[in-house]
Amino acid sequence: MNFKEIEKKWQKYWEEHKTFETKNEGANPYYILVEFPYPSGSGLHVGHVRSYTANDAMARMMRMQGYNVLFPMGWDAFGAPAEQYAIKNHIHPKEAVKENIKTFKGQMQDLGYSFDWSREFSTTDPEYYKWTQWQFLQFYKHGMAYKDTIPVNWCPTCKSVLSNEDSQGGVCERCGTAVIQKEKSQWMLRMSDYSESLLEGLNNTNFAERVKLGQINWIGKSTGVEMDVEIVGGGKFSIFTTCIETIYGITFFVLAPDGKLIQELLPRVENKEEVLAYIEETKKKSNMDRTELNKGKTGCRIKGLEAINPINGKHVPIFLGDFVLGSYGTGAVMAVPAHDERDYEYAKVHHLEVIEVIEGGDISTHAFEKHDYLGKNCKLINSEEFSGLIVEDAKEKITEKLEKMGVARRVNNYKMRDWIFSRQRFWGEPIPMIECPKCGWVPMNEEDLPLVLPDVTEYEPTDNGESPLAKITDWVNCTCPKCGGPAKRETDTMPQWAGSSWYFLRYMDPHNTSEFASQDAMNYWGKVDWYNGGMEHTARHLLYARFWVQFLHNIGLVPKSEMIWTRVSHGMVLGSNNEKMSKSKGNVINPDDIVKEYGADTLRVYELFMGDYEQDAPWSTDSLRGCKRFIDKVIRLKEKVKEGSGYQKENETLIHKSIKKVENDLRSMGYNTAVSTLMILVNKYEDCAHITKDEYHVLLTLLNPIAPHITEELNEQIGFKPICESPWPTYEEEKTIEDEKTIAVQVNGKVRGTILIASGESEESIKDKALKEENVKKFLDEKEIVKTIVVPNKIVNIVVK
RNA sequence: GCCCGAGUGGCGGAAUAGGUAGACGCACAGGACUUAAAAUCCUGCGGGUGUUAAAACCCGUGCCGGUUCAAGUCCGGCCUCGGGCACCA
Repeated sequence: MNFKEIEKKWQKYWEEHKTFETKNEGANPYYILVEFPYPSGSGLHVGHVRSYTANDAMARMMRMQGYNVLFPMGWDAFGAPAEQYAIKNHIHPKEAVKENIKTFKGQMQDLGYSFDWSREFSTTDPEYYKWTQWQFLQFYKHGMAYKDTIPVNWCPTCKSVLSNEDSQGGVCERCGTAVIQKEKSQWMLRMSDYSESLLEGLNNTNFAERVKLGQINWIGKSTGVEMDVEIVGGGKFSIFTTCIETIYGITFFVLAPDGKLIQELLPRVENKEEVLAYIEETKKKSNMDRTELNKGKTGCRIKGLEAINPINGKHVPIFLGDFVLGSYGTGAVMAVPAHDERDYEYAKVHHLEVIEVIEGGDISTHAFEKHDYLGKNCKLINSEEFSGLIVEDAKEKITEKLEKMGVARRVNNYKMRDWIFSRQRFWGEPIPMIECPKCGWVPMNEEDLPLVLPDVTEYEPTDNGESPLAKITDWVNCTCPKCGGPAKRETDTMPQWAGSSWYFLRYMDPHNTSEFASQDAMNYWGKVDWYNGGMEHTARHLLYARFWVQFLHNIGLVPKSEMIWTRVSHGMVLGSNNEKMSKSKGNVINPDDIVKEYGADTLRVYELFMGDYEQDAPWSTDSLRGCKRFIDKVIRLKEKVKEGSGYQKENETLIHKSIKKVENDLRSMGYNTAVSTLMILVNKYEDCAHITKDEYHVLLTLLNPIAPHITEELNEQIGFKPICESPWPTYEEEKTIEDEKTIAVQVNGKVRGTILIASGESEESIKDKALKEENVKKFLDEKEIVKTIVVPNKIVNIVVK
């Protein structure tokens, strides 16, 4: 049997019959989304094959079950690799992207995925990014987009802005030069305004618990107190703390060297040189370097300035320390070295006073043990009228007092910051903003969108880190939409996250030219019912997408505030050496080679069978061959098919059980056990003298979502209409139950024998049988039976003394 | 340092709600078929004691405790590996 011909035959059939094209109408809409890939130059990865096959199997089954399934695919094609390739080869990135998409799509089609290709698009299509730009304008018009000056990683040698990834260890990945922090004006999205709403929105989702946790940790809500601190001789600053009860233990304050506060105070600083030197030093460090533990507590005293502890008027010194970040909280902290490890370390280095205010909670006397005095009823000491209170009460009472004094308020603080939305790159959506010398920043007119990328051949960034677009003067120069005078375009582009933040909405209505998606389409599909992607995207991508949707919902453009219902993630396919696949390790498996040698169906079966879908699994070509043998067995079973309908008595229970199991497994990511269930069924059929057409047909139907080509072919050969046009088989619950079952009999928890029981047999009768079992009797001899536990259909346990 | 995930045979893994641990597959070994090989089929396959062969028994799900008639599964405390991170005050 030539699998290549069979695959082509059925792929052609599906295409010609538009089998998988979906309309926005009908009952039971169900939207299955699998993350669209970045079409890299190296083609489809076997990891893609795993998740696409899994979701394809679910989609195929659910169509047969009568759902109107939306199962789309597209391309997330903006990004750095295409740009690098363009710089090197002086061709427009869109050309390379076109080629890569062609390769990817061809590979997907060879694997027989039931994507609705009529809805395909790429984020790089002007018809698509027109709407990404349009949505950016909505952000701008609603005050959600603004410009701010932000430090970026900058390589002085390459004269280029670097990502955190490319500047690990504080050096440029390409040339090894020390990376510095350079101030740059960037477009920002006010994502922090949505902190609480993104947190609460999780209640309207069905995300896996670990996914929700990822979102919660990223948003990073903490509840505490913001307190004003006066400076001796005038002026003040604010700090944020979650441990206000330790206020009497403050022995110093620390300001962020990269914050605005120290700049304001600079004129009053006595040791300006030292302070400025430290600020400069900090600029050389990335946040990562600053935040790595045990890097040493660097910093210096800010001479000439002292702060006043508002609770007792005590004067305490102020320091500069890079462990305090200008971008989090107020950029200043109160330091209580007795009860905070980091403060303690800093105090030790700079020889500062330590005051214990929680009884038994002093870090310095406990050799750096992790200290958690909360909830342990520890009492306060050295805290004036609050001494003797337990921590919980003291927190409340001290907050009340400070509130009355008018120097503090209860606030929630969030780790999540605003979204830096500018990239100094060519290959991204141009930001549709114009800077006019008279009018300032002016949004483009919506009817002028899309603002397309120019056709040029040079993509190197400029010497001062501007986007390559900045060099293309006839693109940059334009007229101001407001006053009509000469003006210049924004030359930064959007991050890759932008296009992927709303693509799932576009699939609902991909060809709409008057809006990004119609309300009708969005209302029809409702939410993405099932969203599957890699674990690496469950924090940021998902958060950006939710933010984008919530914003569009708030301005009335999207019907629901959450448009994704379930989010699940899958494990990677590792090399056979259990390491991540990479060219340098030489452990890469190319799916094309496997399809060529073993066929698409075999690869599909193996990718689902290889292991727990949610965990990583190593590649094994031996195991793949086992799946090939399984397919061959299914083919050989056809010789056993005899005339006759219905299920034979000996197979009936197993068939009903198998339908139930496969159905459940394909809905709950039990792909590997779905395959093993079918293997068991095939083994059973092999033991039969012959099988009926119906028995063969039901096996082929159950296997079809996983191995669609060969099953359609065999099904046609025995005279049934195509599986893709047939209903999913049904099972009867009562027929899944075996008439007889072997259960274990334990004595004192150890299995001593087994007995055969009928379904629904009485407890008395089961107990009787158990006590009569020969081997069990041996263990009951001369013992007193304390009690007998009978769990119907499961086990008998006899407890003896 | 913090957060998340995972540790089960030679290997990938299974065990729905605490109930016969190792389904299914791979690898391996022995056998059948064959001139031979491949393919296919049959048998065995966690470790140990034991037996002519069985039977039977003991140990066993990273480690140490606990709960329970019963623990891979629940609880407490560790260890190791993988992934993520923004010292989050």
